[in-house]
Amino acid sequence: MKKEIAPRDKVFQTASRLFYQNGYRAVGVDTIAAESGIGKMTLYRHYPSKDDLIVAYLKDSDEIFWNGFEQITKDAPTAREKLLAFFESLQEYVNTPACYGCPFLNVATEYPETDYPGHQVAIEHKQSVRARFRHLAKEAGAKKPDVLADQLFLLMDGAYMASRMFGAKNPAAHLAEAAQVLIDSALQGRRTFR
Amino acid sequence: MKKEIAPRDKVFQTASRLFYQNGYRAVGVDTIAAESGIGKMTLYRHYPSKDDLIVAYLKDSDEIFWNGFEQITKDAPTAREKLLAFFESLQEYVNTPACYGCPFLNVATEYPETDYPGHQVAIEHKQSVRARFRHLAKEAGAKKPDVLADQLFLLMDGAYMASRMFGAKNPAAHLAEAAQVLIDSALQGRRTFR
DNA sequence: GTGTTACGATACAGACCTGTATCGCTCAGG
DNA sequence: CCTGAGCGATACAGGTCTGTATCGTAACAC
Repeated sequence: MKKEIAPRDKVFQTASRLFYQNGYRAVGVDTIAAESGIGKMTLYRHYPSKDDLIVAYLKDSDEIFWNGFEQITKDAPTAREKLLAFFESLQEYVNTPACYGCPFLNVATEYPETDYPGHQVAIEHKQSVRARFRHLAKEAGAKKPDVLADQLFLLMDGAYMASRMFGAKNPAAHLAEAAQVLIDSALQGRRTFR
Repeated sequence: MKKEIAPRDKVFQTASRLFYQNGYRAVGVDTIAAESGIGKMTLYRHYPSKDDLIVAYLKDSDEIFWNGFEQITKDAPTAREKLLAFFESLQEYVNTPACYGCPFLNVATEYPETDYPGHQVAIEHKQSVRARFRHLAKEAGAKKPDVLADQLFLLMDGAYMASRMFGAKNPAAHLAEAAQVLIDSALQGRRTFR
């Protein structure tokens, strides 16, 4: 049983935590190396630049997001209930001390230029989420699935930002209820059979 | 007729623009001085530190926000219509190239420590908006005004972030419609007489 | 005229940033 | 045993950051 973590992974884990909690620009490479107990040159051997490390973190966050999404929605029988399950889970998460907002919103705020590599990854991620919402909205039988998807999208990002602004006790306590209102309003009179 | 702008104001205007567009950490004091055509020492005479300049910008943004809010809502006869008018106006704004998100969300993202002066101002501003929403929700006759206010609050911040993430063409195109659904759902069966 | 004040320009101090170069150690494979 | 790769530690280069110090000048009060 191997208890020890490879230097590359240690660097990555430390960088992920620091980026998420303190921000991308605020965290320096020296801090990451020192905090992870790894030499600076070892860090640069695995990640040729800080931007590479940021992009790696974002791609990992994307994967974690979708794994979580699948896990949370897989037992819901209908598209409507999948969406509800996601927003219930998100509400729970953003009211947790472990939440520091959304890595993708954070990177887009700190690096506003849309051609910055990290911002690119963020846009792709958010577009995927939007597309998934659209798909589920359509499957649920929404009258205007694109509209519903975008409305839910705004709600989601608003909840993430409430967490970063206020911490664990934030206005996102009624997120799921809001999502339900929007969903059921968009489904009015044409909820699918199952 | 005095056409020339005082150095203090020139610095402030330049700093405001750069902070809003490029972010707080990304913009240096030297850049502000150079871009405004003002000497660095003149800048530091009026604003003893960069943080003071940031706080000044945020307080000004707060004032501008509330002036706009008053202007936009003053002709609406009912609380419900005041809220709708605000979200219609916000939707219009966030789909404009002049929008770079929300100065308060941006500062809270870049400086996550809640005791940072700029973050403090941001929290106060957002709490005021929340309180205003609550007041209007109550006046409109919402069953649970606190819940409605927070739901609208999430929608608002989601729209701001959509703008910063995607630029002028963003998912906030249906913001006002979402607000209306939430409002009318919360008012169901008990809309006030006027 | 004379002193004072605000200003622009520039140089500077000290800290921090990203990224590189160097040295010495450890440990695995042959 | 020996060699070489991976690693930690450290020093360094070159740039940028905030904030200060200095100097010359232009406008203005008296």
